[in-house]
Amino acid sequence: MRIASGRKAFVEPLRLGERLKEIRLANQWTLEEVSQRTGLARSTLSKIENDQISPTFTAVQKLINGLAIDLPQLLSPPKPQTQTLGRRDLTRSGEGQHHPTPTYEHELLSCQLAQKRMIPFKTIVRARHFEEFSEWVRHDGEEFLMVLEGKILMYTEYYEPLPLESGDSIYFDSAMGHALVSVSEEDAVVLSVCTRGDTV
Amino acid sequence: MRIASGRKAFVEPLRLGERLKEIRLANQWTLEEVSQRTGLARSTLSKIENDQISPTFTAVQKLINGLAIDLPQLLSPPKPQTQTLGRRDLTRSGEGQHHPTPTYEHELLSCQLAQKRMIPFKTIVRARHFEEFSEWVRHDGEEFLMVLEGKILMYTEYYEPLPLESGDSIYFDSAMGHALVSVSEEDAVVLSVCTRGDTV
DNA sequence: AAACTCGGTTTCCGATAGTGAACAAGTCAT
DNA sequence: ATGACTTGTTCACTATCGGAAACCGAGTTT
Repeated sequence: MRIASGRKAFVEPLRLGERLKEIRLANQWTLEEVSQRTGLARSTLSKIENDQISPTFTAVQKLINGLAIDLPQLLSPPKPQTQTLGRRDLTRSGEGQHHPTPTYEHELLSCQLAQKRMIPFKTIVRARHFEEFSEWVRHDGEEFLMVLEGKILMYTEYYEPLPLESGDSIYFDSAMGHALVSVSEEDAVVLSVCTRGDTV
Repeated sequence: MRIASGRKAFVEPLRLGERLKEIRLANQWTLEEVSQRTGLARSTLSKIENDQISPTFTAVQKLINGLAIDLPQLLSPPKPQTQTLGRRDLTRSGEGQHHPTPTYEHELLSCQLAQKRMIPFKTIVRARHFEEFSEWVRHDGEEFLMVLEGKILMYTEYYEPLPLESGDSIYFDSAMGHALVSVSEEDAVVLSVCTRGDTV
């Protein structure tokens, strides 16, 4: 047993063979037909279906091409279109997950809900001078931001510094470098909501 | 037996290595860090990124687990890096587009920016009793909501009414029927951010 | 400038995925 | 029944994937 140094990274089952067989049978295809369509050998297909081997990614591509299915379809195991309807995740004021840094103190909101498309968090802006940032903050996706308390100066990569105060809001492409500094007596507080950077 | 000549099954590119590298660099991870997270060897990662090998599906799983990304994100092809970089849309307090109704008074924020993935708006909750709503409010997608001023009672289709006050926030599936009423002296004010209901 | 670090690539080799051929188990037709 | 055909599994072999370690700049440090 080779040790993979510390970290776990367990590979759960995710029985893709089973799923593949389902699809094949649902379409009343034989292994031979699937072989024709995908270019993979009958034997290989058999082994994949019985979870005897873990297919190469190119093999997976041949499968999704040849069978005209898409990944989600191949992965969604028992087809649970049940939907996570009616989920919700409450965060009382101040009770989010705190992540302090020298310049910002982030408080992640609604962090119990795993699969979500937006990431909301509240930030106390500790920074007082632009120079405190070693480099731009940037991340894929879009960001909406509203100042809840105090006044800030928003520095961005492409624009002049922009003064914002309580109630002002801004929507921007968060791949553009940005950085906030407080300019009021007290530290400013802002609410941000970011998109997850995936699906375009 | 339809197609009898699919033998070749052209292996189209779908440069996953490239995409993976993008993701890694975007997060400023080194190969070593990714190795720790995924349990894959540095060398293996390097080869995958340079399209020297086609990773096993288990390897792909380790990647998506370890990096907390999902398949679509990994596959979404060459990334539209062009992007409308550096867009932004400022809304000064109170200067959004107002849409009054008997129960709510919505103020759309950042409405100059057309193509965006989130819709932020501020709402003054005029309703005082649940009975004022003829039916549930519901819409595709997800919604994040934070109470800015006052106290409200949030009625939902599947849960007990939930009292929320200034600073509290909640994230929920907005397909679940919902309705807000003010229970404080003054009308309550809430900030909402919805996802656009398209991309699943 | 040698000595060290750090991030990435390349090398070598054991482990395993993918293939064609052989095999076992039906099914069908005579 | 017997032989011809089909379908899925197993075998033997080769191609290639995955990992440890060596290797290579590019900085830093001494």
